[in-house]
Amino acid sequence: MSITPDQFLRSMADSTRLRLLALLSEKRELCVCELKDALGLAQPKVSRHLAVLREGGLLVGRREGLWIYYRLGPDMPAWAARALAAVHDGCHGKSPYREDIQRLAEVCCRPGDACDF
Amino acid sequence: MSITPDQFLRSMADSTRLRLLALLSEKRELCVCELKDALGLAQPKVSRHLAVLREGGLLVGRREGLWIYYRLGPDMPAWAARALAAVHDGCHGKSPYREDIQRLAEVCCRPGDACDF
DNA sequence: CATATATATTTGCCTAAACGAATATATGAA
DNA sequence: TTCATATATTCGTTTAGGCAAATATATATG
Repeated sequence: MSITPDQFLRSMADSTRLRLLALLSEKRELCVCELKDALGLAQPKVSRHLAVLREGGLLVGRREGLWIYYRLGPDMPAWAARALAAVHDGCHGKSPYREDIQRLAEVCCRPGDACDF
Repeated sequence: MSITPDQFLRSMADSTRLRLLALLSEKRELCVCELKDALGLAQPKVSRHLAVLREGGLLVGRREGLWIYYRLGPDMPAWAARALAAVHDGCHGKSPYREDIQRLAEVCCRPGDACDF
């Protein structure tokens, strides 16, 4: 069975998880270290919230060497993807989501990151 | 200021409140006694959850005599209305939302209700 | 006024869930 | 094997929030 609206909303209804989802709604794929640096939060805290989203089917992780890359769950039902996109619109340009995106641009913790300083 | 995505999701992330929103997404306007009968829950419980939704701007109430009619908040930001509609799609036809709608049809507690038994 | 009905709020309790800190696991390199 | 790095999980505590029961408020009617 797929996720229920109830489970879906419970998974999203946390400020840290919302910030994670907002980042992953913009960037397709990010590793844990990028997410933690962008949010400025402790790694265990980020990992635990990622686990909640993963267990709810909102995210999937893909390991590549030491890094684990997260992206939005590809098997989300259409209604859930639409709800997520609508909420993401609601986040756009506002605090703290805007600052998270800015900090993300300054992060370099994996090979592909552009890092000039 | 308008509601934040965080507040919005927190307001929705409860199974009783989701059932209330699902009913009001279909019926435009319902009074508390109809809602409580449709859900089969105690009146104070329904009123408290309605208050949470009202304070979050997701619902507004309109008094008419003894009855208070609730409907979806007309001043909801567009993104919130779209998110709500998407979630409502996710509820459609499923339990317990389907049964709530069925029970609602059998309720008669206000003048306008069609009640033949 | 008194009573009845519809709705709202308060109170005390209890559980779910978030937290920080510590620890564990997994991978890669020396 | 040992060390370093990235990520995950466990543990004990605390807080947020739901619940049932009781009470309060508001409106209509007699």
